[in-house]
Amino acid sequence: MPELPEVETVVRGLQSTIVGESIADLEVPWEKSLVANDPYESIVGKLITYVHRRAKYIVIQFDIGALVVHLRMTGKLTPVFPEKHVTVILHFESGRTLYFQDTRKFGRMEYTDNPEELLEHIGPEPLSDQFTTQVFYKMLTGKNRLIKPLLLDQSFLAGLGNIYVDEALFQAGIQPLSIASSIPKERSIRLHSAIQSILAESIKAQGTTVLNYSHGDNQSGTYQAALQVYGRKDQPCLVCDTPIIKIKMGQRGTHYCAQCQKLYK
DNA sequence: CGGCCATCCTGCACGC
DNA sequence: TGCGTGCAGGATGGCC
Repeated sequence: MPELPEVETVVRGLQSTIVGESIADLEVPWEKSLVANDPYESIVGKLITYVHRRAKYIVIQFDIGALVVHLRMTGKLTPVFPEKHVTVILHFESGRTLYFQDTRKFGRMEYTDNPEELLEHIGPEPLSDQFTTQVFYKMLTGKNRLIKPLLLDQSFLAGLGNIYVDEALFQAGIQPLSIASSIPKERSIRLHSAIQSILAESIKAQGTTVLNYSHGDNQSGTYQAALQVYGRKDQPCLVCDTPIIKIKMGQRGTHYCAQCQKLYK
């Protein structure tokens, strides 16, 4: 499941492979994966000028307009022909090809003239200079919401998904069922620090590989080796040996150590 | 406002 | 072996 570090890894790969390419042709084997008023007219003939990431979105910027891509759970962008589940194909003038492969077909590519407008509802980037401990504490105060769903809310904070939220809350010693506004300042600083260090470390490791997720050309990230609670149901906590608990919050599997993580109500 | 549920999809791990 | 069931989940939209 690509979260911020996995998407960042994909974007870095694309920056060195598709910038400067022009789109010669387009195929859409799965219509719902490409959102555009007139796909062929919007995309074919465009030049890719740069690629960047915003939250979990990949923005493929054209000379005019952009393709905004969300991989959701199983989406991949690959130059290598995948046998199955190809949803969109971009053919370049160079003769090379980029395949959007997406097993569960939740991922989307959307053409837009104005990508900033499309993404304006997204919250701050957790690795930006603007996201300070002070700013984060202010964001939490007054939020009468459970901390886990709040951190998953992309309009609150960009880029975190189910895995890294569980990891960050463990590292900060906060139970996922805690109320955001009840978290003391000292703990919010730990949470801020946990979010930043986990994301930075995972980017260094080129992300986490779980289930069938891989990026680029069949490579895999290695951050899964560093996971402390995610996927460790009933296994001993790495700090205190208490078995890790797994509950459901919303529809998300949620892992935590009831001993190490404090509940703020 | 906030929490919960269904929706979209397929593959895989179960139990019988 | 094979079939049915449940689970995995990001974002959105509807409901209470």
